[in-house]
Amino acid sequence: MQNNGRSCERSLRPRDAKNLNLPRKLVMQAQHSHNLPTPSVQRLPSYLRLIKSVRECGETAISCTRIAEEFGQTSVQVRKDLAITGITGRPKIGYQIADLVEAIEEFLGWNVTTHAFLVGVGNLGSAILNYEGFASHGLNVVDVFDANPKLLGTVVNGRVIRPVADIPERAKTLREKTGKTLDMGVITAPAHAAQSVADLLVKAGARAIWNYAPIQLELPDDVVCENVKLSESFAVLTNRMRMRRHRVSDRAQS
Amino acid sequence: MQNNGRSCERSLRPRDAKNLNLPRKLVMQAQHSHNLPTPSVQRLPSYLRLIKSVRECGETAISCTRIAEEFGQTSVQVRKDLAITGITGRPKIGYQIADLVEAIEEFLGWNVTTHAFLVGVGNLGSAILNYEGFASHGLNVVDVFDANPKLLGTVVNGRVIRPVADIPERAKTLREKTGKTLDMGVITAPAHAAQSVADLLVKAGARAIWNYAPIQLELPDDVVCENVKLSESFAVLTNRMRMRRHRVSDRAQS
DNA sequence: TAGATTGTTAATCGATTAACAATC
DNA sequence: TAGATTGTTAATCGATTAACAATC
Repeated sequence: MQNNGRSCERSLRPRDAKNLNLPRKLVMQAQHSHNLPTPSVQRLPSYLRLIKSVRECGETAISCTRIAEEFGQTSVQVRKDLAITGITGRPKIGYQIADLVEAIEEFLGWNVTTHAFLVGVGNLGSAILNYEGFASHGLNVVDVFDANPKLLGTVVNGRVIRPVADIPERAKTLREKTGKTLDMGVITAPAHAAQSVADLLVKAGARAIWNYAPIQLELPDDVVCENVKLSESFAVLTNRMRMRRHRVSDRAQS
Repeated sequence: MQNNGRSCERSLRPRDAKNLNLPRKLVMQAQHSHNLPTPSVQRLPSYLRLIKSVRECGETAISCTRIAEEFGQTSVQVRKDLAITGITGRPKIGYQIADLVEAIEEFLGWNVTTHAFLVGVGNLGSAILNYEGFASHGLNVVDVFDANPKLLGTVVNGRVIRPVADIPERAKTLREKTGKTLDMGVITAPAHAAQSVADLLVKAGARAIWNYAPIQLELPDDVVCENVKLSESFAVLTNRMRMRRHRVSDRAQS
C-alpha cells in the first residue's frame, strides 16, 4: 500500500493509520464496536465489479451518483460505503478508479492471497472451484477433499481429489514445502459431515471457515466463520411472491 | 432495485389479516412501512430446519430459548421473528412443533409449489437441481435450459437440457398441458447472458427471478427479484480476517 | 463563476434489546 | 404455588437519509 499524497495520516493514530488505512473516526469507533458496518462491507463487491467494468471502458474516474444509479441506491449511501475503505474523492470529479479499486481490494483483503482447502467436491464445490471470480478475490484453493472413495484421485480444475483424512498431512505439506499457512477452509460438504470437517480444518490451522453447509458450526472463538445460506434469499423471494399473490387477489375482489 | 425494500407495495387493509395469516399489529404496521422485516424473514429458514430436526427426535413442542441457544441469539428476537408468521405459543410450554412448521411454511410460501425454469446448467445450476432441500421448499424445476449446444439433449436430474430459445414454447406447453403458470425463473447463467435470459423468462410469464448472476437486472416493477451474491459473504470473511491479522500484529507490537 | 459533487453532522427510520406483565 | 416462558411496550442501538458547507 502506497501513500499517494491524498492520505489522511495526520488524522490517524500512527500505527493503525498505516495498517488499516481507515479514517480516524472509524478507527475510534472500531476500538469499541470491533466491527465495521457489515451492510457496507457487503455492498463493496458489487461496487468493485461495476468500477472495474467501467475501467474497461477507458474511464479513469467515477462518481457516487453513477454507482448509486446502477444499484438503485442513494449517492450518500455509496459515499458512506466507500468512506470505510479510507478512499477520498474530489468534488465535481469523483473518485480515481485506480485508487478506488486498490482501496476496496485492500480493505476487503483481496489484494492478499487466501490459501484454502475445499472439502466436498459436489456440484457446489465444483462451482466455486470453476468460478474465476474468486481467484480475482485472492482465493487460492490449494487442495480439495471429498469423502466419496469413488472420487479420490479424480482431477477437478487441476486439483487431485484427496480423502478427508489427508487434511492434516496436506496442511503440514503446505507449511513445510511452501512456507504458506492454511488461511481458510471452504465447506461444501453435506450438513451431516460439516462439523467433523470443520474440526479437522481448524485442527489443521485454518483461521477462517466459509461454510455452505446448512448447519450452525461450533468453532473456537478465534476462528472467523461466514455461513452461506441459499435458503435465505429463496425465503425472501417466495414470501414476497405470496404477499403479492394475496394483494393481487385482494385487488381483484374489491 | 427490487430488493432494496423500496419497491412501494400497496398498503394492506384489515381484511388482509386473514389472508396473510398475520397478527393485526403487523398488518397495521405494514400499512406504513410497506414491508415485513427482511432480517426476520431471512432467519426463518434456519429455525425451520432446526424445528424439523427436533421433530425427528419425537419432540412435539419447542421454546424460543431452545432455538435462540442453537443460533447464539436472544430468545426475544426469535419470538419476534416467529410472531410475523402469526403463530402463538403457550407460556412455559413453547410452541407446538406441528403448528410452527405449518405457520412458517405457509408464511414463506413453501406449502405451495413454485414452478420454475432454470437457465444455465453449469455446476451452480446442477447444484440447485440436485439439492433436495429446495424441493422441500416447494421448488419444482419444470425445465432446464442452456446456451451450450453440446449440452442440449443431455439429462440432468431427470430433465432434458433444452436451448434457451425454447423458453417461450415450453412456457406455453406448461400452461396448456398442465394448466400451471410459470412462477419463477432461476438464472444460473453467466453474467453476460443474464439480462437476455431474464427478458425471455419475464416474457414467458415468470413473476419472480432468482438471480445468481453477478449483475443488476433491469426488470418490470411487478416482477420480484432476489440476487444471490456469493461474493458478499466472502467479502465479510476476508475483511474480518484482515482486521484480525492487524489486531493480532498490533497486539504483538505493544 | 455556476453547478456538480464530496465529506460530515444531524435527523430519521428500522431493528434489536430491555423490561415487565400475563399465564400456563 | 413457583418459575419458565410468552407477548408487548419502551428504550437503545445501528444504519440510512436529509441537510448543508466545502471545493473543484
